[in-house]
Amino acid sequence: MRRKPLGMIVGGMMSAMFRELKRRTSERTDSKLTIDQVGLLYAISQNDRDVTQQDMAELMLKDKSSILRMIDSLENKELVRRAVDREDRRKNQIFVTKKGERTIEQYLQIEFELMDELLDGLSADDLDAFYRVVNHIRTRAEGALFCANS
Amino acid sequence: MRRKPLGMIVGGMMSAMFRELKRRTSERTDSKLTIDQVGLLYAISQNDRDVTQQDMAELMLKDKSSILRMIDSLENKELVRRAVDREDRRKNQIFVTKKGERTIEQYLQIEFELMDELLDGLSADDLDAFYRVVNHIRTRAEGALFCANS
DNA sequence: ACAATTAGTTGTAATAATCAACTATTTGTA
DNA sequence: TACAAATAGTTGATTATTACAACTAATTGT
Repeated sequence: MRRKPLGMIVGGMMSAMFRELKRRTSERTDSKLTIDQVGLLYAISQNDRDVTQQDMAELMLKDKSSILRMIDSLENKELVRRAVDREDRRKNQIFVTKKGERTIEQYLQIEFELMDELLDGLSADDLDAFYRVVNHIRTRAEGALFCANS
Repeated sequence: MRRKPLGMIVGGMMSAMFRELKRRTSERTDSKLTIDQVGLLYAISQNDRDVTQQDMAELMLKDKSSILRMIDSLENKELVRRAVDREDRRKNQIFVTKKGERTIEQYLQIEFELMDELLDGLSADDLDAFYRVVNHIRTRAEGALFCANS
């Protein structure tokens, strides 16, 4: 009996999860954002310091032009604003607007609600182990990436 | 301190993992397949009975026309073949060719290798818990989906 | 002062996904 | 049996996402 590939096991879980999340958010919010757009918005708002597009490109593992267009889209929806960095005029600082913050809250509420349902019935020990493994895999995968690029 | 959304935690792990997987497969294989195409190929080969495009659409949570085009692509690369079902001529049965099987093996080898690296250092207990949680989440997410559609 | 680097922008092309409309076939039922 | 409904697959059109390359403007290093 051969073991199943990790990517497919976890991938299946993610598909099912994201599909349900997408269904709920499209039902219960007006602003139509993709999962990635919400992720970007959230990442901008959570960061300790003012972020640039380049920062976000590295964080989200995407090309800078992809991020640029995502931010175009978010700015059109008035969820973020760009402002030229005073100290380095090549850079744009990205700010989340009040409307953007409200939007994040709306999405987070839906996501936490779903999360509660999905995790219900699991022991605290299992959950701890789960997060440990997730972090371990992510760190290793990014480490492999780092080595490859350097 | 607010907890982080599950989708973003696991999503980050998946991005890092898939990015590294993509890098390795594009380096070490000639046939350029996406992760999803490999997943489809694998799903066809692993299924107990002969599968139809509709089956795969349900399994992969995609539109049937998406699957159709993925299979077009796989058939062009001579990795699968279609044949009309003798008992229900509306259906196509999808078969994996020998070349397709060799291709799956090639990808699986890369994936298992990466998997070993990523999971190295984790205890068996943590891994068991991890798989338990993954299955739990997937089952619940699909259940939510099922209820919503019925 | 000038080359190299960096951040952002734009154009373009490739890919992927979905929706709706359509054909062919099968199933259910009046 | 005949005909409506459902099913599987196909096609066309549209949309979104992504990446790559070429470009501008600003900054850094020598």
